[in-house]
Amino acid sequence: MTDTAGRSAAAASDRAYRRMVDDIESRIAAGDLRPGDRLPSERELVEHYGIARSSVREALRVLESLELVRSAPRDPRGPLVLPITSAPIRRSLGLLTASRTIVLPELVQLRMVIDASTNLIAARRRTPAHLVALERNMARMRGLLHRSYAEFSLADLEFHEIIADAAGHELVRLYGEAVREAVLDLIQRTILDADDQEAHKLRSIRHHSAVFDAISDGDGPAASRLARESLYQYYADHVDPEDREIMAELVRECGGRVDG
Amino acid sequence: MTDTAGRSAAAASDRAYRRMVDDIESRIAAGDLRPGDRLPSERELVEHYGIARSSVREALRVLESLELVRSAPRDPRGPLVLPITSAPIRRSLGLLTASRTIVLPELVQLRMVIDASTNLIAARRRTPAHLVALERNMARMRGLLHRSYAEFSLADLEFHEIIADAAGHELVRLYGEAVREAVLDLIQRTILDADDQEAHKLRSIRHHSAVFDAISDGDGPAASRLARESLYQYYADHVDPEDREIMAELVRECGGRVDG
DNA sequence: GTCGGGTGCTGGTCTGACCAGCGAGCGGCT
DNA sequence: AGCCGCTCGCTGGTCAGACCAGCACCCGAC
Repeated sequence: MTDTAGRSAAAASDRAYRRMVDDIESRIAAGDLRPGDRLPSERELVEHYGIARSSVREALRVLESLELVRSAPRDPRGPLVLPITSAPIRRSLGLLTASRTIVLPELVQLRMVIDASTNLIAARRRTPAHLVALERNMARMRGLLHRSYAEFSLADLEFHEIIADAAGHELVRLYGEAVREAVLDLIQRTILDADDQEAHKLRSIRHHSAVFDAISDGDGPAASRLARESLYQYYADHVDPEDREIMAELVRECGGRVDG
Repeated sequence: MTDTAGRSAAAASDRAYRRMVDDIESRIAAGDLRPGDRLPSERELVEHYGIARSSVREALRVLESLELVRSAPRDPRGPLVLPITSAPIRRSLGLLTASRTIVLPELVQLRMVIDASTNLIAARRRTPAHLVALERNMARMRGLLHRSYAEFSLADLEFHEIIADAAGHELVRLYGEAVREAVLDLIQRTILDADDQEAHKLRSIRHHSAVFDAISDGDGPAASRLARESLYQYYADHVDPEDREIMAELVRECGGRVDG
């Protein structure tokens, strides 16, 4: 009886757990299930889908790995439907960089164009509140100048997050987060020279200040150019000539200057 | 006995299946496990990790959803380690667009900068073979002019894939694929007017021809500009004025013109 | 009225079973 | 001796049932 059900289900729609994953996934995509909603408990899902609890659990593990839901032990309300975030994208990207499928020049080049357009858009859309947040972040970074590079980098990332927030551009934000995070990962694993780090920090602070001015003035093109120029300055020495020339072209493309 | 082991394991590293997922994941990231390698069979993994088969299976389902491994029924060689691809990123992005978390203007704006830089890089790196492939694709698209829009779009996508290939930039290729695919999804669901479609097709062909010339000449900036200009032409009418102005700025940023 | 314990729910884990299907090895038949 | 066919053992897929820890509720005792 149950066997027959299992067989035919497998035949009809591949794996048993797949049926449930696909169903939940499409219901989330369709907006039928919204963040904050609750799925039925595992034992209720067993009844609903007519599959065994182990299959339900496999489905839940998959949905969890996609960051679509989260189960909490002993929560009578059932698995929670999560807001869709960049987390799975960042995770995949992290794997790509960790496995050296993606290397520094590619990351930096992509970051040049993404950061640039983020700045461009943020210059149009930023509110006074964003400017305040940026100023506060800059003050914080000045205070962290002599702390660890990791700590400083975190604040650096935050600066860009605020800009991404100001741009109000969800997709660019997600991609930007992922790329910046990956760049940082790679840099921290490869560039360790203490003097370099100090120079990086100082340049970061100067750069952020310039970007702030441009965004504050509503000068998008300038903010965009600054992003490309400074990324060139930071990383040009760490890539081979071929990639360096591409980076230079990306700078020139928007009217920027490459002075080494 | 086994209970104690299970408990302590859970306490030591959260979920039992997590231990296995993290281990396999890091071994793939480290290059310890390479594409084409085989994992031990489920029952061997049970012994190796000291967890129950159900937990092993949960771990395998997660690893499968990340496209890191694939299990085949009745395969005595065990789960296959896959090459790392963009598939999970595209899947996540597809969900973001399907759930309307990401909307057309954002996609198009991101595509403008990604396609542009792809073209820029491809103009430097393309080989004669790429040019041949592009010409062949253009011929095919001319032949598809009066076929379905879906069919035409597929060839359109292929044109960009060839360019991404020529750019030899894996990350840009992945992101570009994901974004272009998502744009197409959205467009096919929203823009249905037959005359529009015909106009789109003709413009696509003209545009591809111009891009081909630029890439063939090695004129990266021109190829980049063309990408932004044509995306503006295609989609400017389908977004609100605010987003249209941002698109216009993205075009002007690289010296392009907005006349449409 | 308050406090205590039972009771029932949750998710997390384990065990043991069965199925279909493939392949290897062994036995019987020619 | 050589070939054919069956059986057995392996695989992954699925299911059923059990136990645990911990939380929350309810009900009864004080």
